[in-house]
Amino acid sequence: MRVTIRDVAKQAGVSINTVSRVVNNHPDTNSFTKAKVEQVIQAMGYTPNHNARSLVSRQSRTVGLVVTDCTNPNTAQQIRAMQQVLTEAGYAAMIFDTQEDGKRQNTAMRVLDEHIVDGIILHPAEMSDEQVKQIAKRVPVVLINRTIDGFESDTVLNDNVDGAAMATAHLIANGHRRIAYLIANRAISTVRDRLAGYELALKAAAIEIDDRLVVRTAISAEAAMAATQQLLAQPNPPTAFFAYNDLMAVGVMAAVHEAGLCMPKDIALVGFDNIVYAPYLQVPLTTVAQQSQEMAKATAKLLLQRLAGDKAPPQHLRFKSKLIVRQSSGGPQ
Amino acid sequence: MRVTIRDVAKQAGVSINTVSRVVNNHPDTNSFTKAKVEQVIQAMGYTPNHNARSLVSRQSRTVGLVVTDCTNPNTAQQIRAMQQVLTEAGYAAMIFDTQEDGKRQNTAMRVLDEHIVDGIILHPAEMSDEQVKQIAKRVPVVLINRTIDGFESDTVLNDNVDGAAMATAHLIANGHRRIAYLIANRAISTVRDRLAGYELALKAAAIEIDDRLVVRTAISAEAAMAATQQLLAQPNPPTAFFAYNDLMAVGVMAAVHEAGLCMPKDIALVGFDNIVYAPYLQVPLTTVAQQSQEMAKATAKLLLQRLAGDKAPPQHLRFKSKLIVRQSSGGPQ
DNA sequence: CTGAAAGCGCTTACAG
DNA sequence: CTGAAAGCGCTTACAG
Repeated sequence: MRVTIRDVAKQAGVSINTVSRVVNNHPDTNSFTKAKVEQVIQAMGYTPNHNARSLVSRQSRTVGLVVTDCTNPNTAQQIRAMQQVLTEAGYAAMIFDTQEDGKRQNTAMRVLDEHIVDGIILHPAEMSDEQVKQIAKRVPVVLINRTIDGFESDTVLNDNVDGAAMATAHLIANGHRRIAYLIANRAISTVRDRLAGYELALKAAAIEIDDRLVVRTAISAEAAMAATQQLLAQPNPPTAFFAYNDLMAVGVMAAVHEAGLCMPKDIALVGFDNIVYAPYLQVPLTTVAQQSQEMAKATAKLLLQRLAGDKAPPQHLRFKSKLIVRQSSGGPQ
Repeated sequence: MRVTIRDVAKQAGVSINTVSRVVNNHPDTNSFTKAKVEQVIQAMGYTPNHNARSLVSRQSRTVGLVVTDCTNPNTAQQIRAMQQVLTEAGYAAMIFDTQEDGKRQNTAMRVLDEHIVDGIILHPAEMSDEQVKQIAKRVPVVLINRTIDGFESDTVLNDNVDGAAMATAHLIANGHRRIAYLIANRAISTVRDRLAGYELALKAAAIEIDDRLVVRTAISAEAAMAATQQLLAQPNPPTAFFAYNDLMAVGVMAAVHEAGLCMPKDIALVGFDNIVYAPYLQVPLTTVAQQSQEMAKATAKLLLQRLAGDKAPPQHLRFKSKLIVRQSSGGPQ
């Protein structure tokens, strides 16, 4: 059996109230009593039962972390950063990986609600439904990386429009006019934002947008590879590729190589994310870096602020993208 | 305010006992009563308070996941797999990333203990101390990927000795006799096991072990790169490198390239992990694959077995490694 | 500065 | 098949 507050109280010859006060560092406690109680706690190896605590204090000191894909290097970094900030503030993190599946996300949200978490950080799945909004009525939800249509809440985002525009403008500056864009599901706000940036840059250069160059694939190297092969087989193939993220860029690179083409001479490429492996790929990858860790820390802090009672209107934090030029795009001009 | 079991009982005109029975699917409930209660639960949006439940049932239905580095692709995959198995069984997962830091691990274990988790899956940090053993007395702990000296518990491991021996033997078969091994801290059981495999293969080929070729570095591409540069600058440099993991192999590859040497012609290389980027690196990487996901699933299932009351002696599951030959090692012979 | 009492929202025997 | 009562381990007013 676990040692309870009652056991400690009996052993120390005080009431459970006093033990509770010592454990919770209440100011009004006789220092002698306090020392005695602390010594007994040590000796008996007492640790407070969090469930009992939560039940009465109505604070679980637990936060939900719901992400679409923890195997994405950026997401993994964010998980680490968020967990660290939360732990330092005395909160534990419950993790759910939805794999972009709305049903899994619903399960995650329901379980978190049942566990009476104090708040939720959500990296929303492709298809997020009403359920998120329902739960957000009871518990603070901060969105990271993506927004959800028709759901007004705190958000922490990368400036995807700007990032994609920079990448596209860079390819244009390097002489490209037929720039393919490999994207994911448009239901994802990030996809729409980056697409907007891509189109913005093309328009600014007076290049007509060719819808056949914008191809949706799954978020994997294999899918991007297949899509690239199809695009290269066209009569008037693109001379440059922009990939929704670095994982997909890797697939483009493989397809270009397999087609016997040279990168960046024949085909240029820009990715998005700046994963740790980007400089070490077959051709060092030009890509758009996000301030993933800073975003994650800001997200955790924003949630903590809400948990501390901040009732201000929803905040929308936005972090700058940065173009990292390497070989795959043909370098700087 | 949240809807409580009392609210539902009042609304449905039954006692809270009956509501509890319906929620928990007790067999002895009148089907008419059950339907009525279920309808009220639906209408009021009632979800049971997990903390209250845990307090009396003495089961939190929560499990701790403590890992050293969630940004490692293999670990990320394992987290996903474990979370999925646990969620399907009705358990939530609390995550902690220790960054190889024993202090962070202690914090994690303490917090998990306070949260009265039902069990813990631990990927132990370099330096694990007594605290783990203390907590393991109260709650089932399953170790994944590594063991802890002097701590007898359930373990799920890759066959690292065999994997490292295969990799080394492969390099020997390709004609190499001076094979450098870049390792991490020997306090990690995995490091010791792989080192044993490396030495085993050398002995089997009657190659004398040269301690100067075994170099410890941090687990990062940069550190491995620096170590490689030093080794290559020696009078009688190695002709092949074996890296503790793929991230470090990436650093070796970069150093070899920067030195103006050709891989695999001048220098051969084998990594460990088979990360998703391995085939797409500058030189497609020969590496040792672990059955990471299968290990993760087995770990979660083993813990669930313990939570179901299995009191059998500690189990030790071991999964086979597999050598994946690509270009960096010079291909198959 | 400290203790007795109530109660958080449930489940678990125990009656009936 | 259903309800009244006790109690899980705490914290929170309320006295003193």
